[in-house]
Amino acid sequence: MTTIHDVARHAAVSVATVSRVVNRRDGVNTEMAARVASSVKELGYTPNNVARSLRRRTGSVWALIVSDVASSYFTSLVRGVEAVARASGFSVVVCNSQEDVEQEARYIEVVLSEQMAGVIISPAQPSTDISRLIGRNVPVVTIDRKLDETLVSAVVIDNMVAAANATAHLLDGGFQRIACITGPAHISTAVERLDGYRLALRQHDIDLDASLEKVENYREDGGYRAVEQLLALEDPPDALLTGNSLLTVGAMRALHDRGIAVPTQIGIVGFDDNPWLQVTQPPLSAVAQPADALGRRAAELLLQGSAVPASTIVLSARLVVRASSRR
Amino acid sequence: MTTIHDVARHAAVSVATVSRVVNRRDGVNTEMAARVASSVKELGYTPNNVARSLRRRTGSVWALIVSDVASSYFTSLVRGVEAVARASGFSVVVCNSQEDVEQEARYIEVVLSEQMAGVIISPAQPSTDISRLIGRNVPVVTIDRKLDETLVSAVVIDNMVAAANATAHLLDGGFQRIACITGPAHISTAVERLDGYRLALRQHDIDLDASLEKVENYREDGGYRAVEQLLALEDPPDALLTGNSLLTVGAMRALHDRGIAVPTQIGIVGFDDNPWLQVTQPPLSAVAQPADALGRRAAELLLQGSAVPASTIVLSARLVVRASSRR
DNA sequence: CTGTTAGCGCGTTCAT
DNA sequence: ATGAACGCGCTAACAG
Repeated sequence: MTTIHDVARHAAVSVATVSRVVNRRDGVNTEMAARVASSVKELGYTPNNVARSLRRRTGSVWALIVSDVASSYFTSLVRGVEAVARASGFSVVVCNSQEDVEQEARYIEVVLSEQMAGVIISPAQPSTDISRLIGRNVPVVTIDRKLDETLVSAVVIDNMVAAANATAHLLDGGFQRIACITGPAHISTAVERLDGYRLALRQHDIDLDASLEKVENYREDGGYRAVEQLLALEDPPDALLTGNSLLTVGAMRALHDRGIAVPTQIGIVGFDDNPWLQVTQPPLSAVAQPADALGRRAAELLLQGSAVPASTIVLSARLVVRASSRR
Repeated sequence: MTTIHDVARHAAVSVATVSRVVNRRDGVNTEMAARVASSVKELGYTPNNVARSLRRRTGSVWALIVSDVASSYFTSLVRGVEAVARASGFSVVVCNSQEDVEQEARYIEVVLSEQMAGVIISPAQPSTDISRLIGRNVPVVTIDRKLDETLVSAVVIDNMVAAANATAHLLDGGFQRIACITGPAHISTAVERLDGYRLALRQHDIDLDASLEKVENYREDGGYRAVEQLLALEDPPDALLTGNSLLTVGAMRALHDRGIAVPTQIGIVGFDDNPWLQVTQPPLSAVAQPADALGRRAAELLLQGSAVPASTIVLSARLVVRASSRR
């Protein structure tokens, strides 16, 4: 491994000068800089980021800690973060918490002990403890889900409006009795989507019916179970709003298993757009989140760091109407 | 940040002793060790991994560099890798190359300059250059796709057998004219799957027909385009074998757009199982890869490092039969 | 404008 | 069994 000393010797200058050139600090004689640059190239020198991080007391990689990685939403998100990270000289690594707070806590420790330069996190729980990051002045931005908004910046979508729009769309299309299947009450997206659903019903002068509100986990089995229960109701729903794509899969499976036709017997709109929604029968309507933009904005907030007070950016989602919600 | 010096002072010992205790080296007086341990706990000391990496010349995090993150296959893969990593004191971070060699190369540089302890990589191309990793003695294992097998260990599935089985299954079910849509010729999985397809045809005494073999990119548009062309054939196929799930989505879209019924007019089996395959109409048959096991085995190989010569582990996949391939 | 030098926090000789 | 001291590769403060 070639070090800064090798370069200094080769170019017959001091290590300080090499450091200045490598870090593009001005105040270095032009021809000397050129000499150093050519030595760097000739020896194939790359700064050792570990030594650099130790000295600077902060590194150049960002952690993107997310709870679920298996959706096209996530791919775009990473892309967005990476674009602005790279433009500012940072690298991005992804940490998969799998909705598990302990796993998440372990990654936060890794961030700390590896002296990473920043964290974009989609918190698994409201109990997610980022105080150690804050305490060590590691910039943090939450994405998709909020934490304490006075403490940490966030980039989210307007879940309430999105859910209300989706619900209104179903009502306008002639569906009358709409159920909402959403995630656990401790996840902000889940409660906001439920709130949006309720709002739309009220605006249409429809009484709320608690039996149509299903709070489940954000997984496939939750969607399946919810539909089982909804169909067993005396007065079952004629449309469904599902809170994420795994819930949608579960719900659809339950409908198929019972031979219920979509959208004739029951309409459906889900959260999260995915390519495969187009190849179900019928194609499924969905709330599409601007994942790339979410990633970009989060990265931009991260760059600002503590230079600016914590702020929350709200983006809006787009309803993609397909056959599943049209009678 | 509390350092090893703080602990040493607090426990009234030297930093060397603290280091020994923290790293569980024997030869330390029992009561002294206890004193150090309690100081560590009381001060909440965590070793600074950056300083440690600098000194040891190698770190404790593994990079998992993958080309496509948006499938349930990938989630299980990470889980498998993480399980064995954690048991051995390593952390895992994911780097998304998005099938782009340049992005991949950048991440390899990050691995180097961050002195990461190992790399599990699904190479974007055969041209992927891991020589710098090898040269610096960073353990590498490829996963899903092979590189030079004499140089680097690999964990793959038996793509040829899997494709042959899937093809045979279609033939046994009464389909006669089967097309194969697969990925670019430079990706090992793509050619092996094509080979398996050919093998099965030969074993059934069916002549190969080049017009039924579609080499596309591994994306949705590739699948769509391939089906367009296949259907325009004078003698179109009555079944499809698709090389990954994005190709499957594209193919299904093209079939829907033309109103072709599955499986009555055309049968289909794809690679990569996903939850949503159950909610298409009809549910789609697929080759399910043992992703968790792949991850585990790769991690185990990584642990062995250069202690053992490069070896290739081949796992077999399971065909999940659903309605799309049954007449 | 350039060079010398002191650490960043840790693991590891080498004495004791 | 324990501690003092050196250096991993780098940046930054200070001198010249």
